[in-house]
Amino acid sequence: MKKKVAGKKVIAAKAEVKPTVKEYSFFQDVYDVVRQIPKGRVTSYGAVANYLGTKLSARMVGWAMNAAHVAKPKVPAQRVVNRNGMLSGKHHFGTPTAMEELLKKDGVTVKNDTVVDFKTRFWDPAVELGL
DNA sequence: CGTGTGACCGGCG
DNA sequence: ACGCCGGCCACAC
Repeated sequence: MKKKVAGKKVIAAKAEVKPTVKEYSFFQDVYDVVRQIPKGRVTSYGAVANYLGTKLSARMVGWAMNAAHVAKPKVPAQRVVNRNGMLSGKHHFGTPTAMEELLKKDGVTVKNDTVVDFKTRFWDPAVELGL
């Protein structure tokens, strides 16, 4: 029973519990989605953006990820790659191999900075979460 | 309040 | 097949 959301953020409903302050941010939404990514799965910025309703602006998802490093609880940013399955954001990790290592721990094989079987491991929030 | 930037995506030459 | 270009949204200065 998938609800027809007017291209709005479903999870936002949870975060929107407290609209009093601007505690809720686009970043929070991104973090929530990313945190829901199952282990061993990966998704793309565009997919998250699409789920949030801003598919045309996948950039800001990446921007949000930038702050994800200091976000709490820890956000598995390593599970978010570009639509090519390439670890475009690996350079933003502490070490150039940190992202690969984390993915490897998740059981994801990374070859040449690219997720192997990315298509198979792809996890679309808009589908999995039922948009 | 205006400008710049960003871990992207899709289209076009 | 490859490279360049624009768009779009939110946040920081």
